[in-house]
Parts: sequence; structure tokens; C-alpha cells
Amino acid sequence: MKKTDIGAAWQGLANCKGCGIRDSALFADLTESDFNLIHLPIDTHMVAPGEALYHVGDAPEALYTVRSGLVKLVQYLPNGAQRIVRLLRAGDTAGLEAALGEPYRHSAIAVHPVLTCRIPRAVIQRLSTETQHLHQQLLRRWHQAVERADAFLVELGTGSARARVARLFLILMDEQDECELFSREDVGAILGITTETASRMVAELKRQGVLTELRFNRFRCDRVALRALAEDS
Amino acid sequence: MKKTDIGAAWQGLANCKGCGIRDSALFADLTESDFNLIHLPIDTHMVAPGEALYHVGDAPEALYTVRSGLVKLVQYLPNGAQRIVRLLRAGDTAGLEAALGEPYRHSAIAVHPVLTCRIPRAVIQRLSTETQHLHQQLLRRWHQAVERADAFLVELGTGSARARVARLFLILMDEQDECELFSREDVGAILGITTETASRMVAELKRQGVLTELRFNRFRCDRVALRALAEDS
DNA sequence: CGCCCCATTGAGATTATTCAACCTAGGTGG
DNA sequence: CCACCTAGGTTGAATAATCTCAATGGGGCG
Repeated sequence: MKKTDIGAAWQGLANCKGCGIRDSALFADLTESDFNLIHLPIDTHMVAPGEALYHVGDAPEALYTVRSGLVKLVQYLPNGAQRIVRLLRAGDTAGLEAALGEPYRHSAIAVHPVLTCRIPRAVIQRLSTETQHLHQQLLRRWHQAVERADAFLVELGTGSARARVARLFLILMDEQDECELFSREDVGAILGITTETASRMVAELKRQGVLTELRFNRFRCDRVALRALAEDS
Repeated sequence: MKKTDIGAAWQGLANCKGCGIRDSALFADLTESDFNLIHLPIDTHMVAPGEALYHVGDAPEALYTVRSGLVKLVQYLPNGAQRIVRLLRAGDTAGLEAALGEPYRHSAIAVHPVLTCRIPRAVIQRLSTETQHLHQQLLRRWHQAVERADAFLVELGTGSARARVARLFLILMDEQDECELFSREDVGAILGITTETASRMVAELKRQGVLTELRFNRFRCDRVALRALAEDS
């Protein structure tokens, strides 16, 4: 009951104007008057690890701003295996395609406990036609999504398994010296390697002292060593 | 002198309104009056295989509509190797980031002889603020770019080398029974495998009769057999 | 306290890479 | 016109990396 009691708990209406991450979020550029155009509730949800914000093929009725935590975007292969296509963190937007009325292309699943704002499609469409600000933000978000997709392909889909794991840690660290990992299965699904290989590589880095496990799946990382490993072929 | 004589040859101003691929191109939705907003020349270029539309880091002064041929978007790895991140064909747009004033993230290089329209950034920015039509198209193009990127990652970056090659051919065929291939080096750079492995796989498919080489790098393909091979793990 | 999930590890099979050699077609220069 | 030369493609053999299948162990949860 430790995890499920925070599952998809409703947290009440969001206060966008006073939002702590607003400067990095979709609504970053909105003006005072733009906010008056919002006539539908935007509410905040907690999502527990393993639960979904939405699934492939769901009716695209909303998009989501990630306020905290980590979300994976997953696509499924014909044989049923899954491949993780992107990771989203605080300030990122999930389900952008809903703004275009397109079906969701992925399932968006919480990896760590996640706090999100659910923004109904109608709000986006209204704002998108009424204010240039949001339109520009949407373009920028799409641009960002493509950059991330390309980075996943190039950095995490190329080179030896060891190099890929090293690059994944460098991405997860993001300015910090520590980072929170997740299941080896997910590591494999991101890097395009098997769960066992992912496990072996992480374990090896721990033995070499490049990673120090502070507590379960929480690591202190040696950035210099990781960068050296990331160069392998 | 056979190839270079068509290299980047200037072909004169384009007639967008009467363009043969307009219904699938960036200017698809523009109205008669929208066209009057274009005050800068849009011209057509031939680009020979191996030549670039633009390079990473070039000043983002234009974006390009591909009218015919095949273009690869390339990113370079720290070790100098290249990875092909997407393929663009007739109707696709290269260098969308220029519309946002962002630097080019890739080099766009012709694989087969390419005919393009060069659209100056200023034209896009003008149209983009003046007409909703173009704005919507831009959003849709970004959306499409993300879909393609994800498809590359999932379909071409997963499974055995044989399955990846089979999936690449299925993408290249695109409704037809024949397709035009390119160098084994490029095949490798798309699939994240070595040139030799790419060559072996293509040669093997030829021996098995799944592919029939009609002329150099032009193949008749057995779609059913390819689909079966594409399923391997 | 016992079960279950997941990380880890081992050993062997499989696959892909590496390094080299060879071959062919097309272009070059004599 | 022919010999040469180069760039790709193809292939072989040895090596290295990854996958597969299987077993073990620990930690959290019921």
C-alpha cells in the first residue's frame, strides 16, 4: 500500500499563474489576459510508478505537463516487446499530439512517482488560436521533442552496451552528481539491449567504483569516468 | 564530370501555386491571398548525390522542400562516425528548425539526385504570423518529424541485423514493388550496424531471391518474405 | 515467516565486428 | 585504346560482444 495510495490521486485545481515550474513549462509565455481564456479545469495528479498518464490509442483528450518525477514514452513492437522512445522530466510535456487532435503514439508511464498537470485539449486549442504565445511554445516543444528523439537514437542507440549505459547515466545526471535509476528492464528498453546485459554493465560500473549505490537505485556517479567510457566506439 | 554538372544547379524561381507536389508540401493549405505575402524568391535547385543542402551549424537562413529524390539527415558522433537520423522524400521538409531561428541540428545530404525548393526563413516567418494555415502546417510537420524519428528508433534500431535490413526495405518500397538502394555504408549508418554486416545481409537476401537486382542498387523486392524476416525478434 | 520480484551471475550459443583479401566497374592518363 | 587505379561491394576467418537459458540471492511486502 505504499505505492498505490498515491496512485492517480486527485489534487485539486492547479494554480498555473503561481506554478513553481511555470518558467520552463508549456504556459511559460502566457500573459495575465491569456489566462482568462482558460475556462476548463486544469488539475494536478499524482501518478505512481508503473501507472500510465495515457495509452496508445486512447482518445486524445488532454496533454500533460510533468511537474516532477520521470515519465517514459513507450512504443510496442509487433512481438510484444517494448521500446522506450523518450524520457520526460519536470517541465516537459507529454501527449503533445493531442493538441493537433492526433491519436497518442505512445503510452506514457510513470517511472518514478510523478506529479502532472492535465490540460484538456480544448484549452490548448482555444489558447492556440487566441494567442501567439502558446502557438510559439507549441512549436518549440515539438522542436524539443525531435531533438530528444534524435539524441536517443544517436547517443543511446550507437556504440557498445557499456558506452550506451555510460551515456544514459550522463543524461540522467544532468548537472548533478547523483541520479536515480530504474529497473534494468527499462534500461534495456531504452538502450536496445537485453535486461541481463543492462544489469551486467551497471554491476560492472559499480564494481569499478564509477558508480556508488547510495541506496537502492540511487547512485553517485563519477562524471569523468563516465565520459571516458561514453567514447568507446 | 557526370555528376558534378548537375550539382546545385540553379533552376530559376519556383511556381508554388502550380507546383506538382503542392498538395503534400509545406504550402499545401495556402490560399491565393496567402501567396501574395511572399516577397522573396523561392528557387529550385538540383543537388547531386553526396552534396549538402546545409550543414550542422550553418546559419539557418532557409528551409527546403524536397520535390524529388532522397535526402539523409546526418548527425556526427564524437569519434567522427556518422549516424543517419532520418530519410526525407518528395513532399518532406528539411531544416524546419530554421523557421524557429534555431541552428541546424543535422547535415542534410542528397542520397539520390534531389530537386528542392529553397524557402528563405523570412518568408516562413512572415507567413507564419500572417496566416493560420502555415502555422498549422508547421505544427503538423514537426509532428511528422517526431513520428519518423520514433519509427527510426523502434523499427530500425531494434532486432537482428537481418530484421533491420528487411524493415528498411519495407520502408523504402512504400507501396511499390521496387526500390532504389544506396551505399552499404549508409545502410549501416541508418541501422546502427557496420558496413560489412549491411553488405552481407543485402547479399544474402539477393542470394535467397528475396531481392532481385534489376540494375545497380535497384531492387525488385518480395514483400511477403521481407515481412516475415522483419519479425525476427 | 515465506513468497515473489528483480538484480545478478555463469556458461554456452549466436551474432556481429574486425581486419584482410579479392573483385568489379568506371574513370584516368598515357 | 588500353593499362592502371580507385572506390565500393563482397567474402572469409578469427575475435569479441551480446544474447539466451538457467540458477542464485536479497529485499520488501503480505
